[in-house]
Amino acid sequence: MNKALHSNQAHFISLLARLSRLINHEGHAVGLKPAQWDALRYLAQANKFSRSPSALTAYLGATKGTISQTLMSLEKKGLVEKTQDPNDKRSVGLDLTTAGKALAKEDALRPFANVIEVLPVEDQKDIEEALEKLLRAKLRSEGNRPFGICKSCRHFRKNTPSGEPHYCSLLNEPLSELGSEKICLEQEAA
Amino acid sequence: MNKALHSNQAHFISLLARLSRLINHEGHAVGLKPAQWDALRYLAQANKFSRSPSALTAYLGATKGTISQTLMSLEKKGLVEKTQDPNDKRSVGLDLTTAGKALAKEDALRPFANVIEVLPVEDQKDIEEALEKLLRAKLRSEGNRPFGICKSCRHFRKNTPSGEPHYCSLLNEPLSELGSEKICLEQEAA
DNA sequence: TAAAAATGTATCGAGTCGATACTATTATCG
DNA sequence: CGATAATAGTATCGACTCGATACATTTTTA
Repeated sequence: MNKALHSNQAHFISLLARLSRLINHEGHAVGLKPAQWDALRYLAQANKFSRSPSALTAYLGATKGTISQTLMSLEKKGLVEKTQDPNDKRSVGLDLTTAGKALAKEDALRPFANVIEVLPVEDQKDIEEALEKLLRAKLRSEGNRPFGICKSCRHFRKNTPSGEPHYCSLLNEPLSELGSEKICLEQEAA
Repeated sequence: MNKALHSNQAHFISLLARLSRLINHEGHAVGLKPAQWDALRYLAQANKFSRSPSALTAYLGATKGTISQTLMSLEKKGLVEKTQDPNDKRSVGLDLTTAGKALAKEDALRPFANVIEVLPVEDQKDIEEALEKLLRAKLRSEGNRPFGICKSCRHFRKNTPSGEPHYCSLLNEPLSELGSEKICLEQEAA
């Protein structure tokens, strides 16, 4: 039943598709491709535990093979460095180089974000909340990890006497003030 | 000045990018690629004057070459038919075949749209309005045509005695009731 | 300890996409 | 009127995406 699109849905789909296209199009700037920007952006925001090919794969919802290729091209451009994990010889750690960090700051999507800033502040808030709601609803419907910020995780322990100010009770690792602001693969709402 | 991203902007960009990625990902369903779905969707909604490669090029913001290829593959799949314009031998008209129309009804983005429907009706409205605002702001900032619906155009003349119920004063063409609901390249707000 | 699971890489084929060059046809304007 | 410019499309190149499949190495688990 209800096989046909009712008109509200058609309009909504149009909006989604056009918006996505505009965003994607913007991502072709400055010598990188949209998927490469996605990876760069993630690596700039993710904490140490989450900077691996497999975490990136989960975050971007792609396949391992695709991510492997994207990372290879970023490495060839001198934006990303790989390091072997000494504990697990299968695993690879990812870090942005200085050039990579610099480029991440000049995000290709900034022109798009700038468009918002000329709108009334109230609209800005509305739009941001709406996007957030939509994103979370979709992630939830697919059973995906939210990839939230460390600080807001149920495994986050504040002000521990472990050398570093905070602590992760899942990975049993100390956390710096800065690290606790980053995106984590393991994040679960508190 | 303000070369660095302030944190609100970074969060906003993250949202945009992730959302776009999810939408794009959804578009890989059922044997078509996202760009092919974009073309199919447009052709299903555009009026006769706007079903040409060049109009599609403007709508999707791509280059002529890319669109030409996308259309070739849709033609090869039996979803689109081309017809020579008798008045202008350079121009090509595009029509969905029966199969094309059927496929357009099963839009790849429906699962995404369905996610909305479980949200409170109020949220649905908020999200739709927010998306619309964002889209229009971006189109405006790039000086793009809005590609709105015929009926809401300043060239739309209602209830004319021209055989068909309505009329376009720009193209000097009669319009059917159904045609006046479609997307038009030439649309300008009334 | 053998089988299963996890982490990555390699490769294929279809497609995207910007760029450039090219062919026809139609408009413009001197 | 006729040269030149603008329009509408196609053809081709190179880098990249992306799903799929196959494969090689480690861990894990049973």
